[in-house]
Amino acid sequence: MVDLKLIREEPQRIAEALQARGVGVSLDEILTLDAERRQLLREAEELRAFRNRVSEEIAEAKRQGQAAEREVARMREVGDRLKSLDPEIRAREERIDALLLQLPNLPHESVPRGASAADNREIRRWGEPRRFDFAPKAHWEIGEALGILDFARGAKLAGSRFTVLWGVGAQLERALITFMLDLHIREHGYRELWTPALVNSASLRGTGQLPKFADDLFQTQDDLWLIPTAEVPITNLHRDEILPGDQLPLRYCAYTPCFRREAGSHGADVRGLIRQHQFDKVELVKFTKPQTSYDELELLTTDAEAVLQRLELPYQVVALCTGDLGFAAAKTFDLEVWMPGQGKYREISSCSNFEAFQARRAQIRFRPAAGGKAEFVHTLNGSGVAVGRTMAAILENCQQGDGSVTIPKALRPYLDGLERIEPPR
RNA sequence: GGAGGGGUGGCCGAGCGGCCGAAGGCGCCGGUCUUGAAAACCGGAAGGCGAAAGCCUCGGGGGUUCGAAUCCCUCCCCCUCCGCCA
Repeated sequence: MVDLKLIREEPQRIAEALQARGVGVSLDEILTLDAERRQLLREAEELRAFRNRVSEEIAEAKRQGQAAEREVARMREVGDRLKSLDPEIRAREERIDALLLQLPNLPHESVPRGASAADNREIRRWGEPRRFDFAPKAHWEIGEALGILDFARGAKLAGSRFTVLWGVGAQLERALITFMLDLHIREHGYRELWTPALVNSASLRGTGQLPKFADDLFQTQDDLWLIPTAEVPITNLHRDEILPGDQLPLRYCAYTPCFRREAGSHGADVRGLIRQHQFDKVELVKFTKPQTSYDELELLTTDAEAVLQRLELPYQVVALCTGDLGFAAAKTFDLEVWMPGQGKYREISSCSNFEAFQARRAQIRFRPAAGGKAEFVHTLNGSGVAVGRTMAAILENCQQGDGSVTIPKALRPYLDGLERIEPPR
């Protein structure tokens, strides 16, 4: 949520920042409602102060056994006036809130300006895409030939964009999850969590998925929603809390399944593991002080990169431009892994600093160690990394001419030393 | 799912409709004492909005009342017993 005070004080600057994201919004309605609300609020508060004072006098009179009929009658009028004022104020508050919840975050000044993904800026590359002496296949062909990916039965059980993993495929999924968790827990200083995969709407509002993106989510008949990412339960852990400043930064890591409706992406990535309704992900989340959040974003990104480096998968890091930025993010680095079957880099992790946007929605604050006023924390998160897409990248990057796939060395301890997945004879 | 009991400050816990933003205890901070610490004693501090006056906050929302932590309705959460269950 964008700070209402900021909109009130610098509407021009905010409007321009939103313009850079390609969001053509007018702040006029918010500003008008805000002025009205503050005017009404003042009147109501003065009436309340008056009532509190006179009620005190009534109490005193009663104590002394005196009547106070005139005061009581007057206060009844004041009460009536307040009763008509309150809905007026509330109506404006609700409307302001609804409008604020629709506004995306303001981009950080370092974010490259641009209209679409074409304007994203490459930051660095790691690893050399392998040269093949045969035409590299797409991972779905490789996986089906190996008998480890079963899209047909996934469709039979649940529909398109669902997959069944068989044998070594299922083991590989499990190995990747454990490998990623171990790396972040043991070497990068994250604390492991296990969370609900169903959350309430307040949690989704806190991180920014609701109210605007309900269509992207699976909802149950019990007012609970399937999480689209572990970002939601982890960030909301500290919703409505004030954290001790000396505990920051907090670094959390969790594996969860993720569920996305993928409404509106019917044509894209219809085959393979890239775009599934259900997928596994290891997620990193940080709560930091405002002063250190951009340093922590750099660290978060390199923590995610470490996964790909250990697995020897070539990738590039890209800074998203203003037009490609997600709704809640102030700045985002995407990690894109090389996919030989498609001959391009594909997103496998997205590392973002949300600054106080989520903290303000979810009321997550910290109290500075020296004491004093509570401030909003900055929240960050990043995939560390998407498991299904990692499996796809391994299949494509490590495929051999004979149809087999070699297992990256870092993963072998998690697969009883298995070095290679062989096609069935 | 059925029956019952609860949600009050960092924690525990008291609270006749008005002097209750809230006793007391624990914990915390400062001080006295001590070589230092502990103990003891003294003192201090709830949160939010606001420049301030002031307003709001006793699980959430609504109602009754001149006035609600206290009465009523409703929702949420927790606990106990029964049923069901991995």
